[in-house]
Amino acid sequence: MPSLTSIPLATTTDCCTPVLGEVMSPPAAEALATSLKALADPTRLRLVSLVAAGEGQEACVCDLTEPVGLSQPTVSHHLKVLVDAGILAREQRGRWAYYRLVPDTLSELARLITPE
Amino acid sequence: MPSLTSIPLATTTDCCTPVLGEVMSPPAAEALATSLKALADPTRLRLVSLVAAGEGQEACVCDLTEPVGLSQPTVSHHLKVLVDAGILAREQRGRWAYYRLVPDTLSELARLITPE
DNA sequence: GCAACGCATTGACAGGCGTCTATGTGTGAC
DNA sequence: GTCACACATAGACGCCTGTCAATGCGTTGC
Repeated sequence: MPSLTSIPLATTTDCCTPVLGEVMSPPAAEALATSLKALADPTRLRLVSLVAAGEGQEACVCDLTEPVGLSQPTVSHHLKVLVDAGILAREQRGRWAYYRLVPDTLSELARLITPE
Repeated sequence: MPSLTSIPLATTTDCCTPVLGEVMSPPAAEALATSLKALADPTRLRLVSLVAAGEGQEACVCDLTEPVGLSQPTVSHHLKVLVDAGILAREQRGRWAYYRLVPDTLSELARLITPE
């Protein structure tokens, strides 16, 4: 999955049009759909949940593989999707890669789909 | 697309676990992912936006086909997905089918992905 | 240096999804 | 009753996506 297809919301110019209030432009809809798509998968939702619930709000791949019951490459793939969408942040420490939540991205997504 | 795969959030028992706070159960993740997936499409986002921006917060298919630039069956398909997800409501009046926003579903979705 | 470890990348495959054309269904006008 | 209209449904097709096994790459320990 090329990272070009998943641009974090904040980096696009048409990022911030909410669904309601006025009609979304096609680029704005595309950007928001891309971010929502990154979240719209049961495995990725559980990964985000697991990372946020980990001690220090972080977790490495080794902590995540067993709870979600998938292979290590598959978990790495999902984590990459979440990082590309700006929902998680990755930090390499020694042999381990630690993933942490980016709360601003989630709250921004929530804001964009909230009525009123 | 069988409607069984898109159960409105409020009708499932595992509907209401937020992403953050504690680890999501697999069924809760599945339910939330299904609802988010209904919204995670550029065309459907624009349809929701168009319906909400229509006079009386509603619109018929004939009003929506031209703005999104897709065939009428495709638009009907997307509207069905949104109705199945509980995001839009459908009402038949004469020969026309009017679609209206269900604001509670959107705000519930926003709540479930909001930090804190 | 070498071996083991943690993770990412690659390639392949099946299933899901968005789109279309063609057709069916119900409603209103005459 | 018949025709036109608004919309839904069915079927088909190509692309996207989630998954895995195999492999590559950087780091640590000895």
